[in-house]
Amino acid sequence: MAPSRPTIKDVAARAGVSKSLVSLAMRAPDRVSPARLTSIRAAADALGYRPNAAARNLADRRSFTIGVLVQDLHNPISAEVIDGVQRQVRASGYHTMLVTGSADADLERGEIEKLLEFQVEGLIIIGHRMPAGARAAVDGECPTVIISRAETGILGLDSISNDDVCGARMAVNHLYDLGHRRIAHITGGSNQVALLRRAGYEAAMNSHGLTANIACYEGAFTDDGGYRGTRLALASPSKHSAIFVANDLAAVGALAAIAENGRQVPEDVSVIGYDGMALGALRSIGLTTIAQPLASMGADAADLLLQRIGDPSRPPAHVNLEPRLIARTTTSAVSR
Amino acid sequence: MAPSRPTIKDVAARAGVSKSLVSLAMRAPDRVSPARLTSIRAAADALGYRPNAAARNLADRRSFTIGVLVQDLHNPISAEVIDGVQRQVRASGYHTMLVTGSADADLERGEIEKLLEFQVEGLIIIGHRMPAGARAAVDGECPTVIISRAETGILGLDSISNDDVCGARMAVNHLYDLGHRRIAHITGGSNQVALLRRAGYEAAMNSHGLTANIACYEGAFTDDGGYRGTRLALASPSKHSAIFVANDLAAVGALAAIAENGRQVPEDVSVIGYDGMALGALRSIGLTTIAQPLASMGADAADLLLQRIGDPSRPPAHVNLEPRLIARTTTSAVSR
DNA sequence: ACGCTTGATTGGACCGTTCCAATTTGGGGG
DNA sequence: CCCCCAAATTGGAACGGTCCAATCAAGCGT
Repeated sequence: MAPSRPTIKDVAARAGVSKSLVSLAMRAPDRVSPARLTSIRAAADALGYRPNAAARNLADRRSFTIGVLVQDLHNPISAEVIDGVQRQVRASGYHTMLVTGSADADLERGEIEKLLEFQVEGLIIIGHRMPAGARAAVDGECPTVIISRAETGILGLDSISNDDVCGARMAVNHLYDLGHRRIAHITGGSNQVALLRRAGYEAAMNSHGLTANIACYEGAFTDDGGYRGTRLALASPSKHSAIFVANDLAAVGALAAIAENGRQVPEDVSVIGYDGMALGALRSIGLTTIAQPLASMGADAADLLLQRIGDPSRPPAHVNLEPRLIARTTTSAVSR
Repeated sequence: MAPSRPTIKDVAARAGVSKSLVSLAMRAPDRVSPARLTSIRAAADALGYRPNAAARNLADRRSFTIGVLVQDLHNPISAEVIDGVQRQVRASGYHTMLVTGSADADLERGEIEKLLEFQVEGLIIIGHRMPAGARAAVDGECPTVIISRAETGILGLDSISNDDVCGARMAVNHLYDLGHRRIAHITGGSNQVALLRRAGYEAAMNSHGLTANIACYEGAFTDDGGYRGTRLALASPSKHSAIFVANDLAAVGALAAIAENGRQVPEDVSVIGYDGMALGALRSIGLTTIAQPLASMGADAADLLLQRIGDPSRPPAHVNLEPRLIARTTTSAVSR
C-alpha cells in the first residue's frame, strides 16, 4: 500500500543509467548529454520522483535552511518581519524553517534544539526576549541574528533593531511642532524597549526646554496598560494636551480611556503610538504612530545572517534602523 | 575553525564504547547498563553532542514532523489556529514545520514541495484557498487536513471548518432577541465563506418571518469593504437598526462608517461581526461577534491528521465546529 | 591511422544514524 | 566449577543521496 517514495536508484534503473548520472542530472543538467537528460527527466516524473532532503543534507553536510524563531506569533508585527526575512532568504536560494516560541522557556529551547538538529545554517530570532536556555546552545555554534528592539549588541550576536530613542524623539517632535507643550508619556513598563522609548521622550522634552512638563504614567504594552496609564494621566491636575503612548496597542487603550472620560481625540487630546501595526490604519482608529520598518528589519536580518554564514569570523554588527512617522487622525494642532 | 559537530562516533570513542551502544543509550536508556549510561552521557555533553536529524530521518525513513502551510500569516486568526495545532502535535511527540503561503501560487507550491522533500508525515493547510498546484502533488501522497471555512469535503481530504451558516443564524438570532427586525447584512464578497454566511443570514431572517426585511449590501472581508457596504446600508431608505457584517475586520470598517454618519453604536445601530479576532476585544472597539473556535479547529485538525497517519485508508472526515456568540458593546436592545 | 584531450558515465566510498544478527559478559543453578 | 541463558555490547549493513577517481567514448590535429 505504501510503495514508499521512489529513490534516485529507481529513476536510474528506469532510465537505464547509473544513479550517479541521475544525481548529476538533477544538480548540473548541462553536464549530461541531452539524450540522457531527457530520458532521466522522463523517468523521474513518470515515477513521481522527489529528492529526499534528509539524504541530501546528510551527504552535503548542510541544509540550505535557516531557522526562524518567532517569539510571539500573535503580535501582528511578527508577520511583517517574517515577510521581510522570507523574501530575502529565498532570494539567496535558502529556505526557511519557522518555529514558534512561547511563554514556556523549555518548549522554546526545545524548538531551537530541533532547529539545530535539523542542521540549520543560521538562526533568526524575532522578539525582544533572548530565549534563556538557547543563548548558550546557540552561542558560537550557529550564526544568529536577533531582531528586537533591545539587547543592542550586548551579546556577541548580530542584531537588528529600530532606534527607539530616535523614534520617541520623533513622536515628541511631531507633537511639539503641532504646538503641544504639555505632553505626557504612558510607559510600556520596565523592559528594555520601554525604557529606551521613555528615554527618548525625556531627551526630546529636555531639548525643547520642556523639562518641567515631563510626566510619565505607568502603563504596559497592552490595551489595558494604555487604558490604565491614560486614566492616570487624565486624572492628574496638569492638563495634558497630548499623549505619547509606548506602543500602538496601548495607544488604542488610551483612546478608550479618553473617550470614556468624555474628551475628544484629537480636539481635546492628541495621541501618538509606536510600532506602526496594521491595526492603527483602520478607519475607526486612524492612529498616528511611529512605524518601525518591519519588512526592512526582516530583510536586513537575513542579509546579516547570510553574510555571517559566509564569513563566521566577521565581527558582530548591530543595525539600528530609523523608524518613520505616520501621521493619521489622532493628532492635530493644539487648540487654544 | 569549524570543528563540525561531534557525531555519535566521537561520543563512542570518548566513552570507550561502540557507536551502537551510544545510539541505544539515546533511544532506550533503560537497556544500557547504568555504568555505561553514565559515561556515555558524560561524554555526550562534554562534547556538546547533538543528534543529526538528517541522519536519523534517513535511517528511520520517517521524520516525526508534520508540515503546516499558513496561507495568510497576517490574518491574526492564523496565529490562534497555529497554537491549537502545535499544542496537539507536540503532545503526540511530533514536531511542526511551519511555512508561509503567499499570493504567488508558484512560491506556495515550492514551499509544499520543500515540506514533502523533508519527508513530513502529514500536512495541515490553514486557509480557505486550496493551493492550486499543491492539490495534485499532495493528493494521495501525504495525509493532509485543510482548515478552512469552505471547500467542505469537496476534495478527498479531511477538513475542519466552522459552521458558517449556523454562525450567521446565531448572529441574526442574537439581534432578533434584542428586538431588532430591520437587520441588514454587509456581505464578504462572492467567495465560498461569504456566501455561506449570507445564506445563514437569509435563512434566519426567513425563519423569523422577516423575509421582507432581507437586505444585503455588497462588501468585502476588509476594513474598507465593511466601510463601503455600510455606507450603502445607511444611505438606504429602510432604516436598519442592526447590521450583521460578514467578518470582524469589515465590522470595524462598519463602525467607522456609522460614526462618520453621525450615528451612535449601539444606541442607533447595533453591529455584530464574525470571526472573533482579538482585535474586537479591544476596549475602543468592543465588537460583538460570532467567534470561531480557532484553537479547537487547530487541535482537531492535528488529531484528524494523526489519525489518518495511523490509518491512511480511513475515509476522509469533515468536522464542522459550531462557533459561539461573544456579546460585547456594539449590540444592544433596539431603542423605541 | 594514432595518441591525446575532452566530455560523458560509472562504481564505490562516505555522510551520521538505526537496527539486527552475532558475540561477549556475568551470574546462577546444578 | 561448568554450562546455559539472559542481558549487554558490538560490527556492519542499510537509508538515499553526493562526490571523486577511474573508465569509456568520441573527436581532432598531424
